Amino acid sequence: MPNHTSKPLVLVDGSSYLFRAFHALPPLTNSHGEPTGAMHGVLNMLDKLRKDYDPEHMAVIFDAPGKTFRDDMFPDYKANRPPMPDDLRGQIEPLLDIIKAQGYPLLIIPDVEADDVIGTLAQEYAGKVIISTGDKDMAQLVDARVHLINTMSGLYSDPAGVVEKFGVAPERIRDYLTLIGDTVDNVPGVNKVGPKTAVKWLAEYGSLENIMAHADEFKGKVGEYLREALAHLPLSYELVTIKCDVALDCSPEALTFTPPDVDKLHALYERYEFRTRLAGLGKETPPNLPLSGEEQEGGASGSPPDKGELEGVSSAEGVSYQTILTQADLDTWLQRLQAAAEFAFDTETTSLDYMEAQIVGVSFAISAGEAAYLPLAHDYLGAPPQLDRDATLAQLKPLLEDPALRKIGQNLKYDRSVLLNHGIELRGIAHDTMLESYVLDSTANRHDMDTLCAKYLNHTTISFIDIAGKGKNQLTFNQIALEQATPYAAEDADMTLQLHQHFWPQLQALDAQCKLYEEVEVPLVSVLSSIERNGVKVDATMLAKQSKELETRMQEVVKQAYAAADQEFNLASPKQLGEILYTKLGLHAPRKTPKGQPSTAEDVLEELAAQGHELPTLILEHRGLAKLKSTYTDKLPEQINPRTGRVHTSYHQAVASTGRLSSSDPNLQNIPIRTEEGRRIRQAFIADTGNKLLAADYSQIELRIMAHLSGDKGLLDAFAHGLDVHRATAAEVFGTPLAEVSIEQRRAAKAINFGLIYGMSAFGLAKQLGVDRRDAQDYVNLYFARYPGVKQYMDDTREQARAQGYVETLFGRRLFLPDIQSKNAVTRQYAERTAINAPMQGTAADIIKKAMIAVAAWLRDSGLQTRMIMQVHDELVFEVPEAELETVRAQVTALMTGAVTLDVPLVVDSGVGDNWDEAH
DNA sequence: TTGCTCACG
DNA sequence: GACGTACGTGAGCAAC
Repeated sequence: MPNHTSKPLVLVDGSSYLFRAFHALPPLTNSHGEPTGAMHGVLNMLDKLRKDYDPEHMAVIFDAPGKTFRDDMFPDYKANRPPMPDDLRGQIEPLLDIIKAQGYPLLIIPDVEADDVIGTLAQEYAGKVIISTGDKDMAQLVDARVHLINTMSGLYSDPAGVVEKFGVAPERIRDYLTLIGDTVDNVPGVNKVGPKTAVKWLAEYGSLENIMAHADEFKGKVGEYLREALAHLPLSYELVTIKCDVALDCSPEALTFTPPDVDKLHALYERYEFRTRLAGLGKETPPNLPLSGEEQEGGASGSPPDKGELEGVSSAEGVSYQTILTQADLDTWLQRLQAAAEFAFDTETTSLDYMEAQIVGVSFAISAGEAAYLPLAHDYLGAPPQLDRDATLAQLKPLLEDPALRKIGQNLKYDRSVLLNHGIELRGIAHDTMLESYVLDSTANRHDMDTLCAKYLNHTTISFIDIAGKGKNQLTFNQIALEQATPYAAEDADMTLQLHQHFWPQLQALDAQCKLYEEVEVPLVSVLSSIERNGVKVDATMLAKQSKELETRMQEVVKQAYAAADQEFNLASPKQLGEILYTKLGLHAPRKTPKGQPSTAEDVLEELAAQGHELPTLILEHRGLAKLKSTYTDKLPEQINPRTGRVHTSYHQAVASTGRLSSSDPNLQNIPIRTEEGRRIRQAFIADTGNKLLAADYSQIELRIMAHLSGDKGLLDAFAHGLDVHRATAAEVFGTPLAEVSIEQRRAAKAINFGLIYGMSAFGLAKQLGVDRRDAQDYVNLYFARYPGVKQYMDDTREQARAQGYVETLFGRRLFLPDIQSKNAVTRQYAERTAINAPMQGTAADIIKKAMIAVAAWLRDSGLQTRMIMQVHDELVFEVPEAELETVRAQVTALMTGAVTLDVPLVVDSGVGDNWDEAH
């Protein structure tokens, strides 16, 4: 029978939505604790479909319990499926009852999966069909007449949409699904073949059939896996094929709505406390129905929620966490915060990206165990009305900007940035628990709140994953139900306060560390935050051009390498390379990796290259090019913030055990400089119009610190006289007049100087210099004879580390070395080298941190437009308006050299240019 | 997720 | 006599 209306047939994959709604939505319950979240999800979705399409024919299809024909075909089918959670199982019956009572045609056909019922109905119907599903397998049903809508994501798929989403046409979806398999349903595909490979193969060979016919042409491991899979692929193909010819005793045209059973719906809605739906039935809402934190469809205005259910959420341990939903409650808290000597707070936001994050809520704590969460932008379906975000933040602004009101936080650098996104400049940063922990023990692996609570308060915090899930479906905080958000957020503020109460007395008992914390780490928070927000201008066009050039050169190298190896292989795989070099070509492996594989490390390949082998040379070139391309020229442009047009790194203040900063996303502390082609990347770091980049770096700072700490007369003299220290060292060690030091002697002396900073061995020096180990030992002995103070310092430091279990920087930053007592010689020696290196590396870090604070303060007070934009361990980079160049260059140099007074002069070199390369 | 490799100071 | 051997980071990739 031809379809005589223009309205489509709407088929709903109920089972697919049930699971997705269950996992995606917060676990809502009614007041009896019965879960209702999945029911809400499915019902809201049905409402939306009916509203969007106003169909005449519609059906909701669920899987029938029990086996289907697929289980007969393949006993392991869906064997990996976890059992249905009880919280979901309990929602099915009432959900089906409600759907039926609402008048939807409901189909549950035994022995057949919902997919097959939908496929058959779609096939039988003559007109347009809309299938509402979240299941990717359904894409195989799409054609000009049959389209998909994912009502949860809003994604609509016609044939072009399928191609866009999967990379293959609808008629190839079954081939595609067969190749990748389905771990959840336990349908075997081809090992190691995922969406990318499947699309690639299908593009190349056209069909699964053709791929199988040419299975012997596929190279490498995946080729083997393909051949292994040949036997089971036909079965997998059957399993992923949706049947479109199952016997049904109803025709699609018979699928029409029946009038709703109002009485039954009323009873069900009441039972599960669906308030808005009850209201929609036109009957009176019972007065005492508690709020279940659920539905509130757009437009349908519910009565304002009772706040009773949300407030004073408290547990048995005397913990009281309040949700602030009214102006009256907010006023009370504002007064308490204003009156408090200091308070802890934490922001909840939409994103981890500090440049883009928007505030969702703020939590406060004034005394241990008592905290409040102020939600401002939770916008999930059914979220209760909250105080207006902008108006409320305007009320908080005076408090947060008051330098006299002392704030305590965990990683306040982030909160400062988030507040700035709303025009609030956080002042009065008194304590940061992450930094307290770091200063007390920089060797702890992590200083995040969850770790600190477990370690010091013996308390397991609610993890974000527990309330938001993980992976690509992770919820953002605005989607979290207040019932869960309040305990989580309030706990953050509470725990921050309690951690501070734990750390602060310990810190106060340690004069040097306390000073370091208060005068360096805490003031640095705002400085780093400003640098991050300033960002760096990067020329994306220039990098894109470099990417292309690198690609071209890499392809040439790859071709030559295939020729040299007489076969094709993955140049980036150490394993394949090892096989070719050492097995196929029979080269002798100079050494092995710690795990016993023949090494393909750079120095090894260089050695082989030096022996005249072609392939290692090509590999080295390829590695260098690939690194530059993938890490820098390809990635950096992607990390430009579209709003600011600049890249904004993150500096981590509590990661490096020595006291250094680290940088990530992107890491701006490892931009190439050592090779010509690498330096071109620095040319893409540019100054804004009318500005120049100023780069100022400390010269030889770690060696100067070594001279200062050791007090060695000879070394101090060399620096005092402004000598080239490597040359001076060479003159001493080799007994040559300064003017006659050869290039080779200077190079050796430089290696010794660096080796000293790293706590070297004669072996390491020999390797570095490419000389005999005994010669290297002679150099070391000579050095120590000429610089006895250095020798003494090294011995004292090792001894001090053994006696105290830690070493210190000049400013008292401690680094613990428990391994210094180890019975294992390797472990112990490692700790000894760290003991030598950490005071020098750490003191240098302390010094540049002090300089950064001084420079930032000067820039702020001077009213200049210059911005500090990068720190690279011994270098600071500024973006300077041309008119300010002279002033800034002079003052930055003065502040950096004068950051501390040592027994040696500090020297700062600086350069200016249109880009970072030029500024060096 | 881990190990290797390689970019920086 | 053997062993492993220069400090500190972060990122991309292959392989599990």
